[in-house]
Amino acid sequence: MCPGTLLLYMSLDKEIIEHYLKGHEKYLRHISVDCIIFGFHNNELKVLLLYARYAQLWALPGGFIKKEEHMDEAAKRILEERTGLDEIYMQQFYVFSAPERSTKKINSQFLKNVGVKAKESWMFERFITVGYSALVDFSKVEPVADVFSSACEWFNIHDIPDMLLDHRDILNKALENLQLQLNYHPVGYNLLPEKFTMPELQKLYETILAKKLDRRNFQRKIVGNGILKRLNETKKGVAHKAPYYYKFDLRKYQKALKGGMGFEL
Amino acid sequence: MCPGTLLLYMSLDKEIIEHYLKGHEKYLRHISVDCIIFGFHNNELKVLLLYARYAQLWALPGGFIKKEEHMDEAAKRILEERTGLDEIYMQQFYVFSAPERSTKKINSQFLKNVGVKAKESWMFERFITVGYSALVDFSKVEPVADVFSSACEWFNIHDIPDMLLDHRDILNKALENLQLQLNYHPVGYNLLPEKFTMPELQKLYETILAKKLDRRNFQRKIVGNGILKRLNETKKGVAHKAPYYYKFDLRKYQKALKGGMGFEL
DNA sequence: ATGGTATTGCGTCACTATGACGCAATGATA
DNA sequence: TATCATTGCGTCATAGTGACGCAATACCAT
Repeated sequence: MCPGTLLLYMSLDKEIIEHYLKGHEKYLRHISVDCIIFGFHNNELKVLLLYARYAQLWALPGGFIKKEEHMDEAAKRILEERTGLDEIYMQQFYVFSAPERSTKKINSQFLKNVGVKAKESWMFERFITVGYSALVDFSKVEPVADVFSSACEWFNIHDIPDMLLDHRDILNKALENLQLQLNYHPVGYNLLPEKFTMPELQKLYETILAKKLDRRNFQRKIVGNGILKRLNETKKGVAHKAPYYYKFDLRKYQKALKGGMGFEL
Repeated sequence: MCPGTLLLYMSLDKEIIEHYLKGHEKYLRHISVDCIIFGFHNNELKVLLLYARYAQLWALPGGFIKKEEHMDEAAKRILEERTGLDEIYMQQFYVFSAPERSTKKINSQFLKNVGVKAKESWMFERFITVGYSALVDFSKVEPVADVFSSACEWFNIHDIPDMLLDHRDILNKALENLQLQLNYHPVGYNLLPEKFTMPELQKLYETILAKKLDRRNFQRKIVGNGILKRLNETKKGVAHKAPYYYKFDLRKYQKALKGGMGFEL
């Protein structure tokens, strides 16, 4: 390891120790925010995870609420830091509050080594966490790890590794919530690029709902509610008949967001 | 005021002062729970409110989470204390977290008088509150005020008085949530007594959805999904044709709770 | 260039759910 | 016993849904 790297690590450690010892002066105690960031790529639903360095486990991007900050702002701040995106579609979906969810064993070895005792730090107290669900355009995200993490990567929703604490439960609940949303909200706008084909949109729905939909009925229903505009342009380079590109009709999309629309295919 | 009453008040004050000065040893800081307790009586949707003595405003029944208590347990505890009921149908529906929602002016006069300064008490710090929505059988509830309140009463949903802090917003959100629930969950079981007539059930739906439903279509839909059992008994003493009594078929009701059922009447 | 092949776009058909409304039956009250 | 508001059951037209048929398309192998 070269001296520069060592220095960087030392500086990171200092920041983290500071956070453990004095974070409660800046943030509210006992409350955290965890984000489930959904993306769609290669016809697969993905979530963005961090590799927690000390726990050596993958974890949800999360953080804390500043003493004078709205919780929604905190969630937005956390999410912007991880993705580089602004104006993200996100909303709280559930609060996780089991007293046993905050294990006190995490990070212990590292923190012992650098001299932080459990009793000295607010971070070892019990935490209640609020889950936020976000839908983002995969292609526009540039994953960035936070100080506690050594990696920030997308995972296929069907190939999730072991996760920190109850983060897997939180993820499951977020997915369940997303499935419910799909029943009465058009969801594609936030997850797809501007132009997309009908098979791509269908695949998105199938992945979220985890079931096959009839191609022809799906098309009928989607175009039927009028939130799409078909472009005079077909996808090039496909091995067979070229599908049309579509884009969302923003005006009608917003309207449908309020009104609601059912999906029981 | 007789000596006994005075003594009672003194003792209440003592309990409250203790809560203000030492409550943080027992409860989590910064987090509270507020309950919207819905009931149905005289064909009207009602909510149970407390009259906050010091603020001199009506407020939602609320409380705090013990240091080793699940938040759901806290909500259940609070609700049981106000209603006397056990096994209540309730669920969290939203978190209210605006930093400006915790006014520091409340209770100030009384607490100044008894010698509690704002800076000394955790109760004057910022609170994030989790809203819980509960559906109860009006006829089984015996409202009980808590130590901070001088009254505990039902209010018609269309006749709500001025309320503490952002409690009116919380109530509105709870109602909105209840309306959404109604779209895919049968809700009547928790709000109605065991036996009820079809017009009563319809009135419940109409009150929650705040719109008129067609009597005949409503009946067709409700009996159609099979969660009701018609009894061989009609309501007595009505001025015209006597409607049948119904009760819920618990088995199918539970099933419908999971499966879901749409309502767009 | 040409037929094969997988996929797309559009259409049909039967069934169910829904909204609007008609009408006879009921049962306390006048 | 007549009245009358209300209940229980039914009809009808329409829209939405699930299942499936078929010709058009565009690339690819030959």
